[in-house]
Amino acid sequence: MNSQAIEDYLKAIYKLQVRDSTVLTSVLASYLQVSPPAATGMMKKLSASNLVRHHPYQGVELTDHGEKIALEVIRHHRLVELYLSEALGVPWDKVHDEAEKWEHILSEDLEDRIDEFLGYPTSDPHGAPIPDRNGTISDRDVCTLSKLSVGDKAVIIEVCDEDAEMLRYLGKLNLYPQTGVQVASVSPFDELMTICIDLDNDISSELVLGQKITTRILVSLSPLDERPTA
Amino acid sequence: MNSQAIEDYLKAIYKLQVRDSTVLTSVLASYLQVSPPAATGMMKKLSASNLVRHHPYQGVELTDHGEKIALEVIRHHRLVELYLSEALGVPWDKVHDEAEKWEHILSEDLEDRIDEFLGYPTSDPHGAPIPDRNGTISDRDVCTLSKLSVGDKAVIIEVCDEDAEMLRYLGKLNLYPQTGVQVASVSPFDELMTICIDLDNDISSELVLGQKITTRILVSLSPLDERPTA
DNA sequence: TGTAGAGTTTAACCGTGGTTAAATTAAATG
DNA sequence: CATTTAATTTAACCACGGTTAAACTCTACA
Repeated sequence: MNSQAIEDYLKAIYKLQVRDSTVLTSVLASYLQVSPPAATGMMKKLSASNLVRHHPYQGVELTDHGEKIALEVIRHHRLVELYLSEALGVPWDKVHDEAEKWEHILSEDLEDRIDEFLGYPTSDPHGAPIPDRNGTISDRDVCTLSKLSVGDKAVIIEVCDEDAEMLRYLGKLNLYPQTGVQVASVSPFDELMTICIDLDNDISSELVLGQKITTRILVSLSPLDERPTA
Repeated sequence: MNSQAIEDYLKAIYKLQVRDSTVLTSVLASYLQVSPPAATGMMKKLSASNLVRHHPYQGVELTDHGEKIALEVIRHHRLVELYLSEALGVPWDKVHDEAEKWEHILSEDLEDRIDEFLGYPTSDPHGAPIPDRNGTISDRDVCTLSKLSVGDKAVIIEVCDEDAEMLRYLGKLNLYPQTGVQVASVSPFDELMTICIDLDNDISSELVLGQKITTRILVSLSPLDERPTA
């Protein structure tokens, strides 16, 4: 069995790889809040186990085997998040921290029971996709809210789950996955965005959001609005 | 926070103290499947933290502080066992091993939610008492099934939860907590006991049990039968 | 009461995953 | 193209929780 530390590293590399296909050890170290030598040491270890390819001084990338394990951990994490939310009413700003612990000890048997209880869900409470048992994640056509222009209509697909304070704030604003939004205005320096949100398909309310938030919300452009988003 | 290892030691000492008020390190070591020096080393550490009193060469006993922590872990363990059984349908021979992992990572918040979900239960699926939030365990008037004599009527209160194979066997025999039993006969050398069990208050079935089982089942003598059990 | 033997503790060591300080490498700049 | 500089890796070390081998206690028995 892989240690909790190994699982944490693989998961971190997977998440960082989404942006840059090769991950610098310093980026990894700062993401995991450990010193750079700790990350280097672990990369040598994971490399010896064929879980990553380590190009000294250039970064690391997951092997297929490493990615498979990362996806299993992520599947555990997101299933647990949704389970805690649905079955025990844990608020969405707290499920992440709990899931960080549970993901490492969830047995296959319990994973299956939870999956069945939840009706084989495909996304967690923050809208993040849950990989299936084989590690497959369904494709999604999304971009960050910050990339939209005035007039664009979209639906919130996912919000970042790692910042509890932001989640509480988003909750207050009713910015949950599946919420429809329309961009009302964007300030000249691209820092502030005013949006209208659909509540109950009827009532509309206006909000002003900063980049810190608009870059952490993933949306899907509503069909009629679709066009290049360069 | 206490490490998982520390919690495991404290819980083990608590359980072994039930029999002998002072626990030899060798007994502790064999219970936890570690070498005697490992147990000695941990006792020095726990002793320095005031969680146990270590009398070199004579054994250890929990301090009040150590006992409190042990009871918290045991509360976690038993709540989780019952939760897995009730909420996710995990069979009673498997809940123990899962709970061994969960007991160490259960947050206070989740503990409360599970407690509420279960309706503030007082015993786990094997009949073991669940300590309350203060670590108090309700008193019970029990003895092992092996101590009963011919004709005695009793109710099964608790079965040992640590041997999955035995639990599967007991399940097949319908020997669950709350089941009523009556001793039909005891073999001359006190090795085998024949009992009748009440199924649905009506149908009665006869079973022969060896000491390995009768010493691991705790019963409460039915009121009308009560008498000294010397 | 001296001593043998069982049981406990100490000593020396290992693997894991972390740290800081020093050395090395890559890359950018004059 | 040499050199500076920033980033990465190596080196040396630490705490934790485990191991085996050796030393030490207690106890019981001759």
